[in-house]
Amino acid sequence: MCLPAAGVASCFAGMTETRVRFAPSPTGFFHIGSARTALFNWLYARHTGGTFVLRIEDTDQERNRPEFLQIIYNSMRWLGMDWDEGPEIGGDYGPYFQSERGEIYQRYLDKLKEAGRTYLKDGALYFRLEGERYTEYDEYLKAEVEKVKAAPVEIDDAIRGKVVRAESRDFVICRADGSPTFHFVNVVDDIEMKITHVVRGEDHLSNTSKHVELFHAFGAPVPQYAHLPLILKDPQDGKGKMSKRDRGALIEEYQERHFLPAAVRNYLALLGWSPKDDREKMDIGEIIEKFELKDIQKGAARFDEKKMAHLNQEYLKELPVETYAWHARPVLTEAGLIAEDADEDYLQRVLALCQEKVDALQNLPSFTRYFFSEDYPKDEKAKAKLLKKGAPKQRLAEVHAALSQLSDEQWEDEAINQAFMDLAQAHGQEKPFQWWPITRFAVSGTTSGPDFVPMLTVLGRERVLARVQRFHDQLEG
RNA sequence: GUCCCGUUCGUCUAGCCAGGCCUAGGACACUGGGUUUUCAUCCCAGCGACAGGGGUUCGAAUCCCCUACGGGACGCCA
Repeated sequence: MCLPAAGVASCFAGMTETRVRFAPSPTGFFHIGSARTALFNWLYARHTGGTFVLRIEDTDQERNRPEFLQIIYNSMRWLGMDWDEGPEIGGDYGPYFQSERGEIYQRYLDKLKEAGRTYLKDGALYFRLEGERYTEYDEYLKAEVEKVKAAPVEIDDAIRGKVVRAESRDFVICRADGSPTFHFVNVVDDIEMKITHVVRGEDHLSNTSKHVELFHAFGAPVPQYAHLPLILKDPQDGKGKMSKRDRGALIEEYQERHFLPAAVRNYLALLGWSPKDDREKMDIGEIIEKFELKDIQKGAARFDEKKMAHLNQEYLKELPVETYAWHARPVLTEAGLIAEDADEDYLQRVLALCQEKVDALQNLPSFTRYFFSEDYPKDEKAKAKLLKKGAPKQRLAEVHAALSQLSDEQWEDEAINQAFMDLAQAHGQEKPFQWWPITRFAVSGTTSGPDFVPMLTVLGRERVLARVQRFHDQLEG
């Protein structure tokens, strides 16, 4: 694929194909920030027709947990982000676990050693910067530290333009236990895996000068960088960037709450990026087509769960009822409202009525309970209000009498509606509004819900008459 | 403390690079109305921002400088 927006130059044979990577470390749950970073990498790869690599940065033996790996895979797949190279897929630049790339790192370490760019101190191997050395008391480290006047490096960032920054201290590339550190393996892998664009969070921007130093030391081309604005936590949760401990920070949570992955993905794409034309709800093809690194926002963003919920609702509303039912079935089963093999026809008739009224799948059980069970809650407040006026018991008796006239075969919207109209006219009323609310309450336990007459139709004659009768019998007078 | 990045409605953003079309547009949220019962639906309306100061210019949200504020990094974490 070569979209016009990608530019003619990048389409020439021989030009390097775009290769991006998402490189999580399995040290915690998969949170919003990681998902957004993964998504932007994935979008850019798909936009350019390039390759999306998944690489697992598991060099920290202490904190890595295998169960977190599954969460990463699971969350990425849920959001529809497939990787072209990486775990469970393979590829020409493996292995894709840093813990399995020891030999490669050793080779690169040797290069640095031969070039005289390393030295041992306290058992750890340091990378030596080039420049004049001096010693200074460091306010942050609270100690005398050796510093280096290294030449500033220029970082070419697709979002921020040129960023100039100088490193001032040598840094560890190999721990005393022999294991290589993040800065080192990150650069080596990006070189080895021929990564052309590094798209990551802005928290890495200050690290980037270290990385550029390493690329230079290896004589390797520096990738194009794009540092994404951070996602800040809700002020209620404190200050700073959102972390996995914050409310609503975990992708898993939205999965459990039955959000549609396409909606979550759409919202995430809009956090820090916009297509510039006021469009928000877009299918993935449109997002891929319009996605450009240069259109990414510079300033940090705040995660707005309400807006995501709204997008989710929009997605939900326009699903064909068959698809909606496919999503709804497990939710209702989980809530114990329907059996695994529940009748599809009745389910779809119920959902056709409720789909446009319910804001989220997780609220479907409470909204539809009375369609599936006789054990549904009664809204006491609404009940008290209803009973205050009119003659509820009498109204119910009238409704029961009127509806009883209809046979099972006649139990359809039109006939039911006509029965109510006749009832109203018999009492000199133009509309049957005196009978509707109390009947609605009798059959559903609430004064709100889907359209009234169709609701009765779907509930069925037997249920409706029984419930009206039962409520009637409970009333005094 | 040092260095780096940022700053348009409460929130996400358009406009900024190529200054006038901006009495700053959209969306979420909120408020108020309406939708032949109800409603978590739908429609309409309202509320509401260029961080502050200086400069350049006929003209600045847009260019430059300073200040303030916010964020990040400074680990033998990634």
